[in-house]
Amino acid sequence: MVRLVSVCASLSDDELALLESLAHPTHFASGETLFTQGREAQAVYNVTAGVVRLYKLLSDGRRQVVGFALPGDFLGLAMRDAYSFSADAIGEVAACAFSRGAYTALVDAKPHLLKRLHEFATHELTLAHEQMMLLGRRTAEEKLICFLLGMQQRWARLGKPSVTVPLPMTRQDIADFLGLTIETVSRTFTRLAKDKTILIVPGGVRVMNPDRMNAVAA
Amino acid sequence: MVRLVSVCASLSDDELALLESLAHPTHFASGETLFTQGREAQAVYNVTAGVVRLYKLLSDGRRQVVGFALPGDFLGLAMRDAYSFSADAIGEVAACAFSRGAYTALVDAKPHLLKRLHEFATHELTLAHEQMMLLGRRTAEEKLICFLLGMQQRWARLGKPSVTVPLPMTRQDIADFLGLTIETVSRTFTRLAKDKTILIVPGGVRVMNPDRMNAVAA
DNA sequence: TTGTCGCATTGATCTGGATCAAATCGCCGG
DNA sequence: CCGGCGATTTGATCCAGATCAATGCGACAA
Repeated sequence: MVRLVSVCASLSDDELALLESLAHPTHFASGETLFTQGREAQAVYNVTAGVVRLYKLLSDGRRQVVGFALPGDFLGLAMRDAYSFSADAIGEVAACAFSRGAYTALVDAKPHLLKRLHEFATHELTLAHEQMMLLGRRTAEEKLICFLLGMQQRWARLGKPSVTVPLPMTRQDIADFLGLTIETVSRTFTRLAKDKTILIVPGGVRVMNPDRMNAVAA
Repeated sequence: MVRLVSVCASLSDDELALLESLAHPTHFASGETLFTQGREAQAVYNVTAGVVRLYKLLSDGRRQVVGFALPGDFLGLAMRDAYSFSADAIGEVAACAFSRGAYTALVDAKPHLLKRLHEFATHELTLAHEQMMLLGRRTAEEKLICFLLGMQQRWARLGKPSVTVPLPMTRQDIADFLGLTIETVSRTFTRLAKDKTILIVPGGVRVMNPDRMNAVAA
């Protein structure tokens, strides 16, 4: 099994062994649903490969993507009894599933682990506050640039530093993450490419002018 | 000292006594700053009376209010070393301060408490996701209505159920929370009042048509 | 009572991003 | 190679909410 990078770095070997004994390795095909908003929460997931789209829907179909989970990310922590958002695979995804029972037992037994999970949750909360700033107060161009820089940093922290940012999600996913329409996302990408700020490549974007981008993200 | 309603309900008497021995009761005048974004995090706070505005600023002065803390709420959890947002008092505020050292020691010693804090943090994260949906995908009228219903519920959970929702914050604060301008907030309030959906009263709003409001919030 | 200082409201106009409407591109299957 | 289908780009127009600009309204001090 792939090491649970984000949560388990500080665990002892026996704790890691216990964790792995409780984890159910699972595979999801492209587009497959891990879980659905409102459904009873049965499991917590740790993504080990691929990208997962996390989103909420309004009754009339409006969608807000609340995040993209990359390898190492934990999903379903915020469950009380029902999932508060839906999650589905963007491309092929591998994840470790922990049943609700196993998860709560583990958390009760291992304060170490709980502490790591809590750190993870508070970090997520900080990111959520950043996203509120972005959604409420930034322009379309700023939103796109912050998104690209954020994804670049996340890939970098996973050991994939590159000026080429992979974007496996659709333009619609990006639009729903940034509170824009697909047309505005497309036009803004085109404008940034004309500026030579970025270069649009298949499956992603190459950062050409990081200084300008960092200045805008400020 | 006022009981730490949100976190301590499930603690034993000796744990509560320990907690109270480490808490520094503090008072803040109207408009006074509890802490500032970017500064080294020295303390965690539990609000015991009054309302606190939590916000982030962009270098050019644009502001996003990320929340309003009511009695019982915990502030500063998401600190690693620096506060990720600023907090200041709306009206008079009383809070219990825990020094960073006392806080981390307490958390290490009392898994019970950590578990409660983690539940609190995951609940905050769920609220943050709701707010992303609101900021990214809802109209001005929907934003205002969701805000009013949300505040009503929060006061109700604190034992103050009422059709009159107190709004101690300014219109500007509400605008910066909802990603709107002060003019749009004001106009939308006026329109809802003309509809007889709400009645604007000094220091707050009276909910006149909860059915319509719940339908919009859907 | 009068001035004045922060809010808050209201009005007129403008505009960034939404909406409506076609192309165009890629990719896969036959 | 061709056809079809979903994703993306591009263009024309619209409009919700922003911006600019007064005006109103307490509360409080002189």
